[in-house]
Amino acid sequence: MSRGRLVLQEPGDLCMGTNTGEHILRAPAEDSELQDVLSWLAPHDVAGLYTGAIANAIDYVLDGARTGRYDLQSGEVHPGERASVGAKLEYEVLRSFSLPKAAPLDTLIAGVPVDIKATVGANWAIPSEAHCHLCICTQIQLGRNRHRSWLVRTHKSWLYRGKGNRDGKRGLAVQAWDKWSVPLYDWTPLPVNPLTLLTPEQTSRVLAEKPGQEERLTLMFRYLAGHIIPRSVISTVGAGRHDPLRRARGVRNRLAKDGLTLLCGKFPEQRDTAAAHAITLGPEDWIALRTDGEHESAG
DNA sequence: CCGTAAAGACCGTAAGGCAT
DNA sequence: ATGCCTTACGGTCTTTACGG
Repeated sequence: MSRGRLVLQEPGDLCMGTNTGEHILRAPAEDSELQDVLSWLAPHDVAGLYTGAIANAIDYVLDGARTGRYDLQSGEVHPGERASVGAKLEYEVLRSFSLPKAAPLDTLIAGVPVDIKATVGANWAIPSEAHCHLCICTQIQLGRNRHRSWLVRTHKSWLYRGKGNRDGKRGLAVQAWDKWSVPLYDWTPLPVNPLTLLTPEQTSRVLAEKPGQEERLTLMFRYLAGHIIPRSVISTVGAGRHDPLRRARGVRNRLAKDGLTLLCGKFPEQRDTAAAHAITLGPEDWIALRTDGEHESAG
């Protein structure tokens, strides 16, 4: 068996797949079902909704409040856990787009069966039941904190030719990816977990066993002054301890001694203070702002 | 001679069937 | 009920060898 770049059959040729009956390979422009799905997606903020769904799925798997983890690439995350991001993402996407869970694949969009697929690697594992059907394929690039998605009819003729994995799953051949997959949106940034901005030494201090939460939260807010800190990050730093949010409220005075004002978006006047510094604070966001020389009002 | 496309070995959870 | 096996679904990751 030669293993070079696959030469694929062109649109118009007979597909080798019989999963959906004998059929002709269809390029996106000639694929009315694919066009129907595109039309359905058009009025949606696909990139934005996917960004939220991916962030939620990753946070769910990391489970920072219990595990203290904040990086899906870390060795503390098992490959099986990384794989489970795809399972969670599917349901986050269905919820975000108000789509039903519906056979024969993951959902129906404009009445057309569609599979929701994701990878943190370089290709997808297309199961045999999805061969020749439509798939929304999302690539999550953890190292660069970004993602993008395509809509593609995964004709069996356009997949790898081997046996695939044990279950018969196959990847999408690059030519089909390049020529017959429709980008839904280009590379889109994922929210950055502020903890990833710390230097290794800072990280080890903030996430250490000792000292207690208040000292470590103080360090974190100081290191990350000016960066928005979501509630979930505070929970991660306080993983395994009790009531991290209470501890966060308790470090306001320590930070004040360093000339830092700790703001919590839960309170309108603190949101206003942040807004005065051109920062939009969500209801669950915190931030330590350098306010030397200003009148303190956020106590 | 090395980067990358392709192949396929392998992993975890859940659900269903069937024999205790 | 309980245990055991198989299938289904969600994937990662390492190995192989083509081809520039």
